[in-house]
Amino acid sequence: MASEIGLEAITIGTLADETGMSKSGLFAHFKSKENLQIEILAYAGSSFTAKVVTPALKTTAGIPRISALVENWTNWSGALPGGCIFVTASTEFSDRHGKVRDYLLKQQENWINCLRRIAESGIRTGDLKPDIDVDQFAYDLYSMLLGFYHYYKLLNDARSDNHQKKSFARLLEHYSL
Amino acid sequence: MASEIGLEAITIGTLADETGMSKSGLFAHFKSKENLQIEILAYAGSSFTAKVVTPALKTTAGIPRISALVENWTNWSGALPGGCIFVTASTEFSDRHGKVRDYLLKQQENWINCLRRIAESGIRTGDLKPDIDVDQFAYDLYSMLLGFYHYYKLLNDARSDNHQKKSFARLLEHYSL
DNA sequence: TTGCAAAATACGAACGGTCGTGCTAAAAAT
DNA sequence: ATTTTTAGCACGACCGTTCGTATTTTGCAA
Repeated sequence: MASEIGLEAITIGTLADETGMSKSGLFAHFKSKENLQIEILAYAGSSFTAKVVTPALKTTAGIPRISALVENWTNWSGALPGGCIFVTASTEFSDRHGKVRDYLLKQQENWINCLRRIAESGIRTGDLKPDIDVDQFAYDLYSMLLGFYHYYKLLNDARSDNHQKKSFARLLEHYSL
Repeated sequence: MASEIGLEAITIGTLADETGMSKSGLFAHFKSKENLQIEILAYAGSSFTAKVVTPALKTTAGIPRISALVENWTNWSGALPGGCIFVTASTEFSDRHGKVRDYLLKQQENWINCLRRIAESGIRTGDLKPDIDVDQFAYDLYSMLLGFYHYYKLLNDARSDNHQKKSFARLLEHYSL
């Protein structure tokens, strides 16, 4: 629900109906809507780690791992009915204040750190050039994913997959040895 | 307001207060909230054309025009208090149905068409390689902007500008002669 | 230029709903 | 027997929308 309509548009009433509980009964588990939103993000975060990050870390470091990460991410963003909840929440909370935004921001920083570390391991294996800027690599890789997501989700463009592959090839062409 | 909190989060009541009008008085101008949202998008669209597209088309075709478009876009996305309303609305309405989504989708297609035509004119001037895929170019350029926007808005990363410049250089390196 | 009907614009009040969030008590689990 | 979980009910606030009605502006005939 959160991925489809956003974290703010979720209401405790409809969520209670959906689960077959009473409004106050469900509400008792999360003392506030803010806590509910944070726990949704936390749940999505562990799911993201399990489906995207961990499997990638099990493949051999370097380009295979990077490719796995990209593929896992695109699969992840297509798995939830409403797409990637973190992209939705990011635009939704970029101009708000509070605990939800803080939590989301920490998750995003973790994700970018993950991208950076994978780039570093790629340098160590010799797949990537030794003098590249890993921050720039993370930036470019994430941009590529966000662009794909935009095309895929809103525009529903059938050529998104093809575009994404070419974009990824151009990225590797620049960063790999 | 729409760029900050989203098109759905806008309420006629607060909007009326903000303008000093009565709720029903303001409502009479837009027979429904849906119409209000569409007219907000239409207003933003003409502003976008005036500030981003038209000035770029006045510069010489080719790489100067592409650079101008990129710079205008980044300026545009930083001008509104809540950033680019089209990015916000895109994620907000990607999983909804109705007239607002349809209108937004048409605007996005216009924008991508604009990117494509600018690529084509770049080929004609000889700035870009003659055999490039203009759709791919539009995809890559838009991805770059979306990535920049994400870093800039949510993460508020001071290095966004620098990253963006390098990313743009890599793009031109690949597409230009 | 004036007079006047028609249209546009604005308002206050109210409608049925839904929102998040408290209470209290019953039911269930430990 | 005590803690946890759930339900019922109510609250004040706000939601989009409608209605009836003043006020202002406009278009046109005299």
